[in-house]
Amino acid sequence: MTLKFYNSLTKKKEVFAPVHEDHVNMYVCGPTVYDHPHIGHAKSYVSFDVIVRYLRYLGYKVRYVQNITDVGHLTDNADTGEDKILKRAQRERLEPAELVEIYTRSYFEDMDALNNVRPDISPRATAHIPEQIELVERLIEKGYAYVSNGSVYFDVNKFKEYGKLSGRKQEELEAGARIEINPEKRNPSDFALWKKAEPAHIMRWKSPWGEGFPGWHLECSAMSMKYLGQTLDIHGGGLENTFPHHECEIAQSEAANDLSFVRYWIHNNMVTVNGQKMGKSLGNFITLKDAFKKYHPLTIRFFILTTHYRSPLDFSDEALDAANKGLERLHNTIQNLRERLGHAKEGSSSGGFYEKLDHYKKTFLEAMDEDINTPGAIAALFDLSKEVNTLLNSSQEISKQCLEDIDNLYQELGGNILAIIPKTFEFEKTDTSNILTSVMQVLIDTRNELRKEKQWQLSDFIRNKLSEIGIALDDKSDGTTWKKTK
RNA sequence: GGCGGCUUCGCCAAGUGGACUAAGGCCACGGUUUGCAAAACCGUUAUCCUGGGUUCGAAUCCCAGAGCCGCCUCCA
Repeated sequence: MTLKFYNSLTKKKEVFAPVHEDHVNMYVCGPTVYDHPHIGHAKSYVSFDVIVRYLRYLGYKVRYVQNITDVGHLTDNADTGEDKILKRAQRERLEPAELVEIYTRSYFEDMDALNNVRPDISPRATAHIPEQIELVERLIEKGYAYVSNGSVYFDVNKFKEYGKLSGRKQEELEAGARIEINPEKRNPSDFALWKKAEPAHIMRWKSPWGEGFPGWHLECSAMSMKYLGQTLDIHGGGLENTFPHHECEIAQSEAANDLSFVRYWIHNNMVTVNGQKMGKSLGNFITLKDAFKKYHPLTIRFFILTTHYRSPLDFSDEALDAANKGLERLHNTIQNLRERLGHAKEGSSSGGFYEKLDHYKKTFLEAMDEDINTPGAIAALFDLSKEVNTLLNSSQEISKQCLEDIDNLYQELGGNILAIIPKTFEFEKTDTSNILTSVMQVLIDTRNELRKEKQWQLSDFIRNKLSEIGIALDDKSDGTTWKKTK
């Protein structure tokens, strides 16, 4: 089995082979923390989370770096806009650093809820100003950048391969004519490495070219170099950042190091809302905090993973409801499995089932190997569940060992890799000494007495009332169980 | 205007030359199970936007057309 990734640079699926055999250096563009994260962030970071998890599952030692942009990201790409952080801070009457803190925490809070593993390093741009200045100096020395009126620009004409990622040609960019003419630049598509700070601009640092602040593209080059070296195994990010952001990163990094910057470029696709593009200007942004009020974070995670990371994802209530039911189906099987495990007997295991486990595991891993085909992997889990349900419903005796092995497989695939199966469900957390548990037992016993006497009206009344407060009863041949549904 | 992508069952979504008589989920219908439910199981539902072409063989490759979308402003 071989892991393959679609590489946006070569536009081909390629066998994955990192620079160092067992290690993977991975960089993913992080958020600009000027607002709460939205469902677009969720798709992006869940996708990369699964990639990290899968690489680790395969035995790679992954160093996962994801920056926090807290300076330099302007409101437009013509190097003439306002700094997003600064603009928002002024609006909210906060120190920029205060604003950054609020939204950085908000970001991690939501990512944690989605079950994303934290990056190993979350470097902030403002904490790496010296590294960025140093990189700019190197680019000037090597003739790739020039100083102009206190700002420094990258000279795109000097870097022959500019455009190799996005497929854009220099001349075409100029023909586009959407770039404002900036007299400081030699060429309209030159981009800012360092910007001179106007007097009112309070986010400013001393530099050899006067007081200013770094350009947005620069931080990723400087910080990835510092923590991951000059050639990264994987660089991830949103499709919309291919140009200009990633293109500029390549130019800066390769010009500075004379080395290939990234082996595998991985871009994830975007989220639409009810078929329409989600955009600040369209006012249809859905923050994760709002989405979580309606849907469990795991439902959103599962929903994201039912579509391939390179495909667009349309967010709608109908789609989320469908995903919710699908995930519930998967969870039901595992809940039943664990319940059974609670009172299973030791004994010789049902050997025949192991072949099936192997089969679905293989199918799952093969799907993951093909450029992280999570929909295919999930399909394998559903197929497995069908078999497990059949086994559980059969009158066949199942050994404790066998049940444990099935549970372990779910944990391995659905838990560790996809992270859509919780380690413990609500019902498992219920303390048996808990008063609720005792009361429930009384209710269940009473109801079963009524059922024996065929007092259906009363026993249904109990079941309906419990259902209303979020407790579901389940009458099985060997007794009645209950679980919370809310 | 430049660059790129998409069009597969009612809906969502895998599959990118031969095991496809097209995975999986949701919905619907029929059945099994159940006191009735719930859960679960079984079954039913597509020839892959249109038209050409390449090939022994195409959803998968090529050409033309139709429709939709993204990036080049904001935005992961």
